Amino acid sequence: MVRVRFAPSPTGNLHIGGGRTALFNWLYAQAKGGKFVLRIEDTDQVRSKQEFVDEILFSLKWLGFNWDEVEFQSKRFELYREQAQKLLSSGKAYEEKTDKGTAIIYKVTPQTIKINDLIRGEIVFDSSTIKDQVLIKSDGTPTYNFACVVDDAAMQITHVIRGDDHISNTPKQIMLYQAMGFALPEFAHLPLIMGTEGRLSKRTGATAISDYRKMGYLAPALVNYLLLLSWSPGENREVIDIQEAVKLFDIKDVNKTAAAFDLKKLDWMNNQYLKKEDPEKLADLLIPLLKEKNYIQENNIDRNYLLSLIKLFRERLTRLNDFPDWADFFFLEEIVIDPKAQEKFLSKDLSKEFRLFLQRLEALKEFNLENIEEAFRKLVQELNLETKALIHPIRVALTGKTVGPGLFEVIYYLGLARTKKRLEKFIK
RNA sequence: GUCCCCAUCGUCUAGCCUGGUCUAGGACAAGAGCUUUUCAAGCUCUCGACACCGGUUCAAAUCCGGUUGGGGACACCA
Repeated sequence: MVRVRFAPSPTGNLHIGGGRTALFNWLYAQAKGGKFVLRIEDTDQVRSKQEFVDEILFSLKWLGFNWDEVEFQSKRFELYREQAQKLLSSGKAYEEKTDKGTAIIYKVTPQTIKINDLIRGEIVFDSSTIKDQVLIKSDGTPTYNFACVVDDAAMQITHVIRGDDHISNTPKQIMLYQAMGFALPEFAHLPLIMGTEGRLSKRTGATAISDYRKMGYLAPALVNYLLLLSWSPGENREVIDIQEAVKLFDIKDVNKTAAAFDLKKLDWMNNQYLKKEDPEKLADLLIPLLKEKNYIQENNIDRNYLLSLIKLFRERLTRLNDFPDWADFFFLEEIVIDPKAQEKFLSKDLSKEFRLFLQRLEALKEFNLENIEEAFRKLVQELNLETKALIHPIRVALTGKTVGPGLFEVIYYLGLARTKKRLEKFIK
């Protein structure tokens, strides 16, 4: 039975790198029909915070990585001390007294340590480059490398899948497995994620997973993007359902090269998911955002109307949060008109044209898309105008913007009353 | 400084293991155009890479060595 673990430390939020590590562990467990175990590494009592635990768990759930078991290292101190005592009794470790207390330290013996990495193949280390390792600090708490080994063994972890930055920890841990007589798990070191300009920075992706949620990215889109960073389903496929990926995934196919996090491509990916996502689901996600802006109120949500608007904008949205910004004129009584747009399209007096257009709209037997368009086209022809000479000013008058959905859809969903009110503002 | 990892378009990658089908394929970005109802959508096209040197071989992006470059680790942090 395959058992993998994701072992975050609650000294900060779950960020992109952690999310990606969680993804590959989860994916491997799914692909092998194994268990995905969560271990909260909260041995640092000072820096570990409950709010970070909550945030990490929330983000993992949001990404869709449900765990089968969860353990907290802070509840296992007894186990670490026992194991350290054993190493002490067998002479493999020694004590060192400082003014703060007594530490237990593992004595490194001369040897060659080989890692058989599932992704990179064999990596060889000489123990002479490794210092004696502190197991239990003088304050009585375990060090990372020690607690990690004791737990991975106790929790019967079969595959340790983690970031590249742990490669140099692995020989230290292997020595400890051997010293305690534990069976070695398999190791796989994932390449690191870099920023576009070198290191992964706040700007380029070190931000918390929850920030991406707040920015309006869809979880499946983010997961899909992360998946593509160092793995490919082949056949030039990029947009891939996670369940499909589970079927195709093989840890051996993971790249060895560090990948740069590219927000532009994430944006593109998000749009791919946005446009195929069920409008009902988008409505559920959008309603809180619209409430926040006071665009809609709890008691009078016209869901069907909202659904129509979502369909109107869905194709061109990059992030969910674009919707409240781009569609604001459907919710605001008093729209905000972009000064530049007004200057460009409404500085000329179009009273006559607007008045005539309104008359035609009011005379319509039925206020529907087809009739609106027909009325408009006829009028333009009669006035001997270019379509765009009238369409752009009307769009700006109705929406305040130069870009947006097709004008006839805008008029139709705005309704005659609001269309009239907004056009009349520009009739002298 | 020491140890370790990595190396295909600006970016993510396919190809590499099992050399020839690769004058290296796709995607994002960028640029040009079309769509004359805008673009933030769609379509078309263009630009653009095997880091370098040497070796093996009839043949190297692919195998080997070195150089250079990038990254990571060297805590009583995790």
